[in-house]
Amino acid sequence: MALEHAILVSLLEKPGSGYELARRFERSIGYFWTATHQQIYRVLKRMEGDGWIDVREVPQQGRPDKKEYSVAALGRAALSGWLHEPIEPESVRHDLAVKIRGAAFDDPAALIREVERHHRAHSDRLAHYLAGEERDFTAPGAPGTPGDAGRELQHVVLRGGIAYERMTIAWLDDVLATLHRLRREH
Amino acid sequence: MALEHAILVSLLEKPGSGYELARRFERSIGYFWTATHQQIYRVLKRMEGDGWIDVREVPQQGRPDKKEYSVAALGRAALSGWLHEPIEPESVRHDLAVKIRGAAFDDPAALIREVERHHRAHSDRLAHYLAGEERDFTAPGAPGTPGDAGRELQHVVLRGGIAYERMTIAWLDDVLATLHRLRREH
DNA sequence: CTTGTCTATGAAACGAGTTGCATAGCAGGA
DNA sequence: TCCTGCTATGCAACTCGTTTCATAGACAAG
Repeated sequence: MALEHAILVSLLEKPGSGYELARRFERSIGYFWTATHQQIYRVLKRMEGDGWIDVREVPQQGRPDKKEYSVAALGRAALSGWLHEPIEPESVRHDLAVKIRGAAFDDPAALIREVERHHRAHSDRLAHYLAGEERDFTAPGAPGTPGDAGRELQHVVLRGGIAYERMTIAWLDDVLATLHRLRREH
Repeated sequence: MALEHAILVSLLEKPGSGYELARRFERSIGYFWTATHQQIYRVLKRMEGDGWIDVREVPQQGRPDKKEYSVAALGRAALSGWLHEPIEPESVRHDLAVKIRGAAFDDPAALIREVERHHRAHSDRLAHYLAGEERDFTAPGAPGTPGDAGRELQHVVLRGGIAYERMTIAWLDDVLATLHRLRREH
């Protein structure tokens, strides 16, 4: 399980409430890890019970109060321990690939619209990543300026997301060309 | 859930036992969908109960008997239905990306060995894919010869796997360069 | 004739993730 | 005033996936 570790990283980058974490998981952290608010609230409860994080009630105006979580010493230690453990290279899950192979037993041309939909979704995500890179990682100083480590590491992760989307879009072009070719050949 | 659909596709490509399916999920199907023999046996049971697949006891010599499954009409219909339903573009889960961002709060240089390990694993997988492509998709006839649709679709999925591994390896090179740079800057 | 390995199937328990539902404060507009 | 929508938190039920353990036939090596 890495959700608790993803939460620790996010809280170290900036303390926040369960609700705020859920929104981060729709954005930056969500580029490489997803979680619903249900999971997040449950795991926060457990982590609080284990002494990994501290809570602070924060009264707010114009909106309901919130509980702001921050990482405690035990949480930092847990994260450090996990960072030094080896993990297995991830196993992939591509519904779309299952569909493509399955299309051989149905109508391949019927998949074209679906693949185009995915193409648009990935193009949108790429545009979103590139906008984020432009916004957050266009150095105001000279090139080669040593920034802090966290910024560099966030950037290299974002570059991974960008590379992933570019690769996926190119592959979906390949898939579309293949489906069109198969349709021409009946 | 798409495990049942992945199994249907695999059984349509070639009928087989739970054990054989488990081995396929370590190879070709496993390139884009993973499953253990436990999951497979359980789902096969359910699919048999739902009338999606048929069983046939096959006595064997020199090894235990097996149950060979093949897709029934109901299963084919279920697959077809799923193929025509839209699916969401996959959400990603990259433990390694969590670790990289987490390394900002620990020792980034300690990650180098881990990243190198992943680099080797992905290089091995790429070599494996390329060998499979060479073996199965090097056309014995003239280039442009229209093969059957199933073969074409299997190939485009494999090309996706190859593109994914190449992209990942290039990104891990980027990550390693970043980690080394951070180490030089203390 | 015991031990190890490969084929082949399965039960049981647990942990992770999803879905649906519920509550509540506060704001703005019909 | 009521309805909608956003912030904010949570329970309960369920499904999916992982881990551990168990069984059993066949063969080969020692």
